[in-house]
Amino acid sequence: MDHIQDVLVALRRVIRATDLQSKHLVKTASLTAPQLMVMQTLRDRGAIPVGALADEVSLSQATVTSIIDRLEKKQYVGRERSKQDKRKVLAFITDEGLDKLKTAPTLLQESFVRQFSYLQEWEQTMIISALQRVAQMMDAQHIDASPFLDVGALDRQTEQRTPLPYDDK
Amino acid sequence: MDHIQDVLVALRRVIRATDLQSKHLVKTASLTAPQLMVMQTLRDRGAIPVGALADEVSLSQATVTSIIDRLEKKQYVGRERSKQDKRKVLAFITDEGLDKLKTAPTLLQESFVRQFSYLQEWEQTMIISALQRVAQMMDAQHIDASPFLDVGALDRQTEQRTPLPYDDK
DNA sequence: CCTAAATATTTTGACTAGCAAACAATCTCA
DNA sequence: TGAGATTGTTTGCTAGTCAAAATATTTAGG
Repeated sequence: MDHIQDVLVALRRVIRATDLQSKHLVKTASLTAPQLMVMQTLRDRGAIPVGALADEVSLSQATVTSIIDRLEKKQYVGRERSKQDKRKVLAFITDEGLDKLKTAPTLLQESFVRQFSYLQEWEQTMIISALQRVAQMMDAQHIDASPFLDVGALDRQTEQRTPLPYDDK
Repeated sequence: MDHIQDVLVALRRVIRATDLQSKHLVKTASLTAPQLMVMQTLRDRGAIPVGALADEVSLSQATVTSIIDRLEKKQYVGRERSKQDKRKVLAFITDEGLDKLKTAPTLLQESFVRQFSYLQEWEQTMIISALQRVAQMMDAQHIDASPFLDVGALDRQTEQRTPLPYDDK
């Protein structure tokens, strides 16, 4: 009957688990969740300006600046002023950073991925479509709460990556 | 074929959405995610000692102390030394806190809940069981990573609430 | 060409979250 | 009664987070 309660409880458990996971990450890899996010983004997008990076990870520019500060100190990322537009600072991931990404975060997903791969094909498909449905509804929720009119909102509900490197012109 | 990628992407989207949601919470309700967690726990469990509370929310005692400090300043929770064992400090939620809980966090889930309720019965069931499956696998992951042998681990994989009030003897 | 507005980043200031270690109060049990 | 265990708070440190101010650069008008 009261499916709503069930779905909220399940969701809370998922959130809780990711929370603990992120805590575990800090301990084992000495990387925080936002630091990891930034590094992954830089790996996928190449050298991009701090502002674009901030948009990607949904943090303020100031916050990203401070995260980059720390990652730079650890040599996992670097900074370079754009030659085309000297206001821009391009952030990029270093070889050390790539190395780190290869080891650290995989560990975390390992067990989950393994268990998932043991599931039947139909179960995998079911879970994926359910998760996508949930994500979509949660995205929409976020858009609902948005203070301004956002015409492109509906388009964005489906996953849309832009794997092209940032065009620094 | 590569369902693993799909499930990780979907999961990341869900996590991302909850992240944005939590940020939205801070802005609209001036409550942070951990503060909300603490208040919800106190609502569900009644007056419990700080240590028990810390266990529930998986934070250190010291951290919970500081969160309670802030919530107490806002009058959302209170403290009371246990009469039975004067080492213990019982935290409880105030009427103001209950009020706050009634308004603030519901708003956030509103849109999601509404959309969910529009789904077909079978879809709801499917989503719930998928989410439970995922939560279970993620819990197990956490248990895998646990540094010590934990005999009770398997029992705990199914949701088990203890709605009984804390027995302060 | 020069200046005002727009753009991009960093700095500053002020919180919150987190934890470990030290400390204080209280309880337990021999 | 007194030593060790339990429970909470305090202290000291790191990180995340943002808004607002400061800085540097580019662009658009005149």
